[in-house]
Amino acid sequence: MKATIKDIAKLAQVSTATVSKVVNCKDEKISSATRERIMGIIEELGYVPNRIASSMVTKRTKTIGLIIPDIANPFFPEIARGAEDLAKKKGYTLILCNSDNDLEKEDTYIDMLQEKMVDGIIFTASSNRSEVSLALNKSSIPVITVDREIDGLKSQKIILVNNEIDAFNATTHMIDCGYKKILHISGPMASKPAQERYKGYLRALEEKRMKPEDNHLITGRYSGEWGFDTVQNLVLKGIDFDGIFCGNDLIALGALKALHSNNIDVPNHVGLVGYDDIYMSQMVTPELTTVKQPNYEMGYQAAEMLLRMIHGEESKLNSESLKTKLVVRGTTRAKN
Amino acid sequence: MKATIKDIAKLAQVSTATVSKVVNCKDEKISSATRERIMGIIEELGYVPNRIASSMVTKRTKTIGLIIPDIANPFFPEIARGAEDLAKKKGYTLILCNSDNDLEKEDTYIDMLQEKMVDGIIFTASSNRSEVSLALNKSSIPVITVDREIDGLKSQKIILVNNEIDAFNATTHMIDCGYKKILHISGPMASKPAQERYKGYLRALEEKRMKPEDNHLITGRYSGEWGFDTVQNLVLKGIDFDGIFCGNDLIALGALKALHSNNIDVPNHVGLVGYDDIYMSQMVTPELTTVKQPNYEMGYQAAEMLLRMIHGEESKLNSESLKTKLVVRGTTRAKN
DNA sequence: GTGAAAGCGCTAACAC
DNA sequence: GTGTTAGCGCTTTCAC
Repeated sequence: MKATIKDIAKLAQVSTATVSKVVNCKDEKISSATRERIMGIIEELGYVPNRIASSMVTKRTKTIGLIIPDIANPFFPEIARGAEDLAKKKGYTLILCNSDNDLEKEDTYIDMLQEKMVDGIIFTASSNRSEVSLALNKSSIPVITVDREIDGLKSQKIILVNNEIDAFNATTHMIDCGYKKILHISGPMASKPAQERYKGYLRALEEKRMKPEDNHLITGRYSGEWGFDTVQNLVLKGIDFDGIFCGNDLIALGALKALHSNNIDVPNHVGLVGYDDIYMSQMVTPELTTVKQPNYEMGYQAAEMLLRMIHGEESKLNSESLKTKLVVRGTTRAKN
Repeated sequence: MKATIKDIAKLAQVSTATVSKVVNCKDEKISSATRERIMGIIEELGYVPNRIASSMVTKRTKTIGLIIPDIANPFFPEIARGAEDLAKKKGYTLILCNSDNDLEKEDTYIDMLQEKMVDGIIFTASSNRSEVSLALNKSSIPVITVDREIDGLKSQKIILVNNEIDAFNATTHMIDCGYKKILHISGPMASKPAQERYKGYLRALEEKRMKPEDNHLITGRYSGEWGFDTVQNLVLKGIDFDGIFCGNDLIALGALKALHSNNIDVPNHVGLVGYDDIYMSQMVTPELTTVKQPNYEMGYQAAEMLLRMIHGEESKLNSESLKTKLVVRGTTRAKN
């Protein structure tokens, strides 16, 4: 049988109140004699306080929920790691939820998290979520959304990167490198980031007075296979292009593989730019030119903002925009 | 103010016991009239049961802890995903902990998890952990270790793969392909898996009556940079080799990059075999020959075993060994 | 400095 | 079928 605060109290010949105080370091007014006696007994019995019980009375679980589409997708582990690091630092614990971009799963998780009385939620919502689970809106549980916002969600703060500008810069870079026929292979267009990247891409072409190719936009999934298959297809059909701006690195890596297997020279014949700067983008030859998303920071800051909300520290900002940057590596040729 | 079971009871003119029964679907003996009345009110008020409170009395939190070195390392997300999937399926929730292979952090997490009364822990322990946190051993909390075992930990079950045999097979394959001077670039040798892989590698050489090269074993970290730097060094020093068996895919991918950047033909001049079969191993050219670890299954099965332990279903097995297989792809040449 | 006591929201006997 | 009641282990106010 596990020791409880009562056992400690009895053995130390004090009240549970006193034990509680020393356990929680609210022991300014406890004589060091009793403090030490209590500590000794705690040590001896291997007493572990039951935070569930204390949560009952404090209404705080020191737990936050993280809902992401899929931890196995290389985009998310860094976000999770950032969030977990900050959480741990502050004595919080993080519950991991994989939603697969599935509205129903998201709702299930939101319920579970609320039932477990998490103090807040970090949410990278499904791309196709338009309206919010009513449950989430009724409860006034603090929510931070990362990378995309949810229409109609109150008590929401947002961590964003400026996808439009980044895509604009990336595309402009490609044009400056002399690529003339640049396609955009994207993930699903339902998500805001995807839409904004596309907008930035178009604006770059426009400002350079370049007309987009016919069928310049190819939308699918955020996976390597999708990038590979798409480019294989393009080559097979004899479509003429000399540059690809990809919706993310996975797509770009798949594209690179297809280009290689067709003996198309990257970057001389075709230029390639990805998005995210996942770890692997430096592990291929040539290394991938890409837009670096500060994923770890996004997670870390999201958690930081969330804890501020939880502690009721009002900040004026309802959103925070993090800096990305274009990392020029080997899949685009030198500017001429 | 959030609704409680009392509010529901009052409005429905029943006792809290009755409400509790319908909330928990133990409502065989509740008339459908009252059931529906209660359900209606629950709906109306948006009542969310407080699992913290119920945990107090049931002694079950329906939460499990997952301690891994680092979710940002591509080896672990799949394990986490597998574990989370099973957990979710059974109505459990998963707390993510990144230990960085740091004993102190591991201990902190173990404490936190115990305080939060998790029902069990899935543990991929630090490679250099020799003795167990006493806390963990005193408490009789169920623990599953994945991929490595912890000496002296009671109430432990293990999910393993047979590293020795896999490494043996991989190395034998390389020899059969005609590679003569095969080096082994490994991670830190402190961990059991690393030791066993090395053993398997040696045994393969031995059975083929091949003497290991001088300095055939190079140990470092499980990272792409380490693989890259090591091979760069090898080439720089003019070391003669025609095959590398790598401790994991990250190392192999780094090695591949170094080989490419030195214009060394893979697989014709040098053969390369990795370990793990991470997603990226198929996204490079040529695709990586590697030992496929069933990571997702490891996580899934670990969670499954853990829940069985939690529910007191005794199984005779104290460990489960999962099947791996050698996936022959492009970084080893055809057998002659 | 320390203790008594109320109560957090729920479940599970057992009574009716 | 439904209600009564006694806690689960802890924190906190207020009294001493």
